[in-house]
Amino acid sequence: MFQPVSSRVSFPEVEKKILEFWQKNDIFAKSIESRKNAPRFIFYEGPPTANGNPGIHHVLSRVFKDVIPRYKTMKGFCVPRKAGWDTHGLPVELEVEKQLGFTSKTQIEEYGIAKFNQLCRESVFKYLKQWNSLTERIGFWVDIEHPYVTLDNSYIESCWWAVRKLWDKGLIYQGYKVTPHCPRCGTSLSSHEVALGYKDDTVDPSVYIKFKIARLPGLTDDSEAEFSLHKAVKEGRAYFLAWTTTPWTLPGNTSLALSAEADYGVIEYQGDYLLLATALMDAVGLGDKPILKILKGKELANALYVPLYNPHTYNVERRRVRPGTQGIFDVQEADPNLLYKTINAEFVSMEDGTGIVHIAPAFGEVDFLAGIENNLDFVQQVDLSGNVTGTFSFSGKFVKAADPEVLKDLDSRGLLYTSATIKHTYPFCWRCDAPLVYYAKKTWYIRTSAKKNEMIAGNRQINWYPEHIKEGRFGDWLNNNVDWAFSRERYWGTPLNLWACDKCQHIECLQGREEIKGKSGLAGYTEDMDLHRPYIDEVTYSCPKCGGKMARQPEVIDCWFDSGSMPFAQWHYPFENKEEFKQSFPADYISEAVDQTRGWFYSLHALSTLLFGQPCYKNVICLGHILDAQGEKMSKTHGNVVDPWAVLDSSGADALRWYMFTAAPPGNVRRMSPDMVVEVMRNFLMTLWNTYSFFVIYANIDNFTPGKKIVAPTSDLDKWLLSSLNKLVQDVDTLLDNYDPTTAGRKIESFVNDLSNWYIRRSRRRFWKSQNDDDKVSAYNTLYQALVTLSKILAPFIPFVAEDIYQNLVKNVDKQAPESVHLAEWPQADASLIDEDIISATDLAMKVCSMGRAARSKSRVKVRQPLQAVVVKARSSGEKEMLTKLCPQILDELNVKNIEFCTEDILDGKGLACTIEGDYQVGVSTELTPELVNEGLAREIVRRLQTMRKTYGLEIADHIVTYYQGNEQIDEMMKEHSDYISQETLSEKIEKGAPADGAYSEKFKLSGIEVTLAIKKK
RNA sequence: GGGCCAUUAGCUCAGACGGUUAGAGCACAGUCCUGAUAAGACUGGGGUCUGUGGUUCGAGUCCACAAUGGCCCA
Repeated sequence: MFQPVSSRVSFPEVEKKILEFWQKNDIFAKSIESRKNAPRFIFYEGPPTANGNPGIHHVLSRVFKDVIPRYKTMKGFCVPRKAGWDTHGLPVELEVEKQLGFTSKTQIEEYGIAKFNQLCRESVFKYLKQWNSLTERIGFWVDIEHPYVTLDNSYIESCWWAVRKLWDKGLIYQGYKVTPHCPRCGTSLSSHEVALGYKDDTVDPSVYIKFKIARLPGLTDDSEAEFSLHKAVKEGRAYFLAWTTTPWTLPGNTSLALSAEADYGVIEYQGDYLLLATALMDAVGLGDKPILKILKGKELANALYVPLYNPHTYNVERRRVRPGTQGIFDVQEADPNLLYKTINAEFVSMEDGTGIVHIAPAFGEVDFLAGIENNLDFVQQVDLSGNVTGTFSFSGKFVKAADPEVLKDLDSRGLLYTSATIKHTYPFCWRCDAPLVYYAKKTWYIRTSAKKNEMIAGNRQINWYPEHIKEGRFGDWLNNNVDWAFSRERYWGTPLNLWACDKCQHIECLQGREEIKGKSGLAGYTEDMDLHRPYIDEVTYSCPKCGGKMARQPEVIDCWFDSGSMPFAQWHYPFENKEEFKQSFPADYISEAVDQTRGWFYSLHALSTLLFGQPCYKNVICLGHILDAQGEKMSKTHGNVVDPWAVLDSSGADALRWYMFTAAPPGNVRRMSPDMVVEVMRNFLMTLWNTYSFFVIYANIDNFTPGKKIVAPTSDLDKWLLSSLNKLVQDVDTLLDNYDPTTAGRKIESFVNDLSNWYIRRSRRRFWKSQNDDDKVSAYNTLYQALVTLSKILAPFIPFVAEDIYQNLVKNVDKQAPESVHLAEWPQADASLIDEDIISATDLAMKVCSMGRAARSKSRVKVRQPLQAVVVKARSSGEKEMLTKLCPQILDELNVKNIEFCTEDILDGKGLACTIEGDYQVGVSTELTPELVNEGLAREIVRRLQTMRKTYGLEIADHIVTYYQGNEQIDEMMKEHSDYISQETLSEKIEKGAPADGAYSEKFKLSGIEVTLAIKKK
C-alpha cells in the first residue's frame, strides 16, 4: 500500500514535512559523506553580504547554485558545498555611519575605530538568520554550519599570504589614481556611490580661455599667412582657445590636447590670432571670420605656450612622474620662464568645446593618464577639503567659490574669451550633496596588466553560459585590463599587510602571524589579537635596514580581493588544509549574476591567474537581473519588490524554483510577478501531482505492488511512454551536463503534460477495468516507472515534491532503497526501449485526434454520442500504417466505431464534418443509427451516475445498486448496455423501478425522455 | 560617450541549416469532456515578428543603421 495522496495539495505543507525529514535524517550531510570516496565535483559559493534582507534575486542565484550540485551528486560525484559570507567593505561602513549619523571620516576617527569596527562586525550578520532560513526554505543545500567568513583572522591571513605572493613577484606597486572625491566628507567614493549622485541640469560655468602661444613648431615665413602668424606669436598676440566647465582646475593646467587628424584654423579676432578646430568655429561664434591658415592637429603637437599660472609664482609644487614608475613623483625646480607643451590625443572630441582640450593631470582620469603618457607636469593646487592652496588671489576658497575669482583674474589679464553657463550632468556626493572633485591620490596597485595575456588565455578555457559573456562582457573587460587599485583609505576591511619604515621608507610585506612574531623590536602584537584595525595599526617593529620604526600602511584592502581569495582563503591555505585546497581547486562550477563580471568573476580570475597561473573555475552560469512585471527595477522606494517569503508561503519553494529554471533563459533579464509562480504551480506542479495522485488511488485499489509481476509492455501506449521517458532521461542528462537546466526543465514539463493528457487519459479504462490482466499490470508498471524516474530526474529541480513522490512510491515499498531520492543514483536511460517509430506515430495520432475533435465540434454532435466513422486523408501510406496501428487510441479518443482512409479530398456535407490542416484532412460521419443513439444514451447514463456517485459522497471503489425509471427506449437501452454501465459505475445490480429506501435519486431529461436514476451503496 | 544583452499575440516565452499558412502557456469569449486534475479538449478574437535600409528567387531568422528597455563601464 502507498500512502494515500489527495489530488488537493498544499505544496508549502508538503515542503515543510520534507524539510523536517531532511533535517532529522541529515540527508544533506549524507549526500556528501556517502560519496566521500567518489570523484569530486567542485562548487564555489560566491559569498553574499548578510547585512541586508535577502531578496528574490538571491533566490534566483541560489537555486541555480543548487541544481547542478544536486544533479552531480546523483551522478555519483562528491560535491562539498561550503557557504561563505562577505563581511568587509564600504557598504558595511556606510550602513554603520548612517546608523551613527556620521557624514565624514573624521567623525569615525573621533568616535574610535575600535568601536566603529565592532559595530561593523555586528552589522554584517544582522540578517544572518533571515539568510539561513531562506536558504533552507528554498532547498539550497550548502553547509551553513561551517561557512568561510572573510572577517576571520584565518581568512585575513590567507589574503595576506596572497598579497605577499604578489609582492614577491613584483606585482604590487604604489601609484596614483584619480578618484571621485567628496571634499566635504574627505573620502573617495566608489563608482556605485557616484552613480547614486548624478544630477542632470547642473549649472556650471562654460568658459573659453586663451592660452598664449610661445612657439609653434615647423613654421616658416614662406607665405604671407605664415609670416603674419609667426609675427603674432613673437609679439604674444597668438592664442590657443580651449574650453572648460571647471575654471578652478585651470591653475593646474599643464598641457593642451589636440586631435592629430583634425583641422585647426587661425583667425583674427580683435587684433589677436586665435587657433581652434575649424569644425567648431560656428559653435564658438567665430564662424564668420575668414580663416587665415589651416593646420593639422599633428603639426601643432609640441607647440609651447605660457602657463596661465606659473605654479612657482604661487608657491605650489610642480611635480613630474619618474619615468618607468607610476608612483614616484619628483618635485621640479622653480622656473620663471616655464612653458608647457601641447600634445595629440585620441580623446579630443569635435562634439563640443574648441577641439583643444585643457589638461590638468591632477584632476581627471583622462588628464592623469595623458600626464603619465606624455610626461607632463602635475600641479595639484587644491587640498583634500576642496580648498585652493598656494598664494593665488583666490587661495583658501572652496573650489566652486573660486570659479568666478579665477575668471575675474583671467579676464583682467585678457585671457578670457567668453564666459557663460551650461547645464549638464554632474556627480554630487549622495550623502552630503557636495560636488565631487576628481582628484589624484596615492593608491596601491596590483599589476594585473602584466598578466593580461595569461588572463585572456585562461578565459578561453572557461565555459560561459550564456556564451556571449566570454568574448563579450568578460572578454572585453580583460582586453582593456588596467591595474587593480586595491587599497582603500578606510577602516573595516582586511588590513593591508605592508609595513614601512618611518626613517628610510623601506617597505616590507608580511605574510602572516608567524612572520610578525619573528620580527625584532616587535611591539603591539599579542597572540590572539584581532587582526583588524585599529589593533594591527599598533604593531610595529625595527627596520632591518636602518633600525627605524616599521609601521603598517594605513589602508585596508578592497573587499573584492577578499572574495576573490576564497578558493584558498576558505581553507586558511597555505597555513592549514593544504590537501583540502588541492582537492578543491579549481572549481567545476560557479554561478552569479551578470554584474559580477567586473566583481567576483574578475577578482577570482585575476587572483587565480596571478597566484596559480590558471583559471579557478571551469563553468559559469551567469544570471540576468530580475525586474518587476512592468519592467522596472525592483527597489524598496518604488515598493515593487517581490517578497520571496510571500511567494514561498503561497506557492511553495518548488513552484518558485521551477519558475526560476524554466520561465526564462537564465542569462536574460526577466520580468516577474507572483502570479507567474502561481501559474507554474497550477500548470506544472499540479499536473505532476495529479498524475501521482491518480496512480496512488488506483494502485491502492488494485493492490498493485511494484516489481511483483513483470510483463513485457505490449500496449502501444506503454511502449510509447517508455520510449518518451527514456529519451527524456537522455535529453535531461545531456542538457544538465551542458549547464542548461532551462531547456531540460521545459522538456520535462512537456513530458509531464503528455503523460497526464495522453497516456493517463487514454489509459484510464485500463486501470479501471475489473480484470487484473497483463494489460493492467503493464499499465501500472509503466506508469510507476515513469513516476519513479520522474522523481529522480526532477530531484535537482524540485527537491521537495520529488522527495515526496520517491518516499511514497519507492522507499515505502522497498526498504533497501536509498533513504532519499537525493541519495539515489541518476537513472540510466535504456536506449533499447526507445522506439522512434512509435513516438512519431503517436505524434501523428495526436494530431489526427486534435483535428477529429475539431471536426466533431463543427458537427455539433456531442463527443459522448458515438459516431460511425472517422475519415482520414494522410500524407503517405507510411502514415496510414502508423494510424492503423494506433487506431484503437484514435477510435476511443474520438468516440467513433471505425477509421477509414481516403486519398481524395474530404468534403463537408454528405453526412461528414471535416477539418483541413496543411496536407491533412479529417472528417467524421454524422449520420446516427438507432444503435448509435442508444449507445450514446448509455454513456449519458454512465456520466449522470458518476456525477451522482460523487455528489452522494461515495468512494471511487464503492459498489452500488442502481435503479432507473424511463420509457421503453430506456428499458431497451439499459438492457442492451447493462454490462457496460455496471462496469463503469460499479453497479452490482441494475433494477428497473422505484428506488429502495435510502437511495439517492435524481431526475433528468435525456433527448426529451424523462429519466429517474437512483443509487444506493451496496 | 563606449560595451554587452533584449525587443515575436494583452502578459510570459518557443521559433536548428534562411524555405509551405509564425507557435505554446496564461488571460478573454463560446462549446465540449471529465470518478486523478484547481485540470483538459476544440473554436474564436488578438501579430506591419520594434523601425528603416540592404543581401537573396525567398528574411522573424543574415548584414548595416536607428529606436526603446536593461546591465556594466566612463
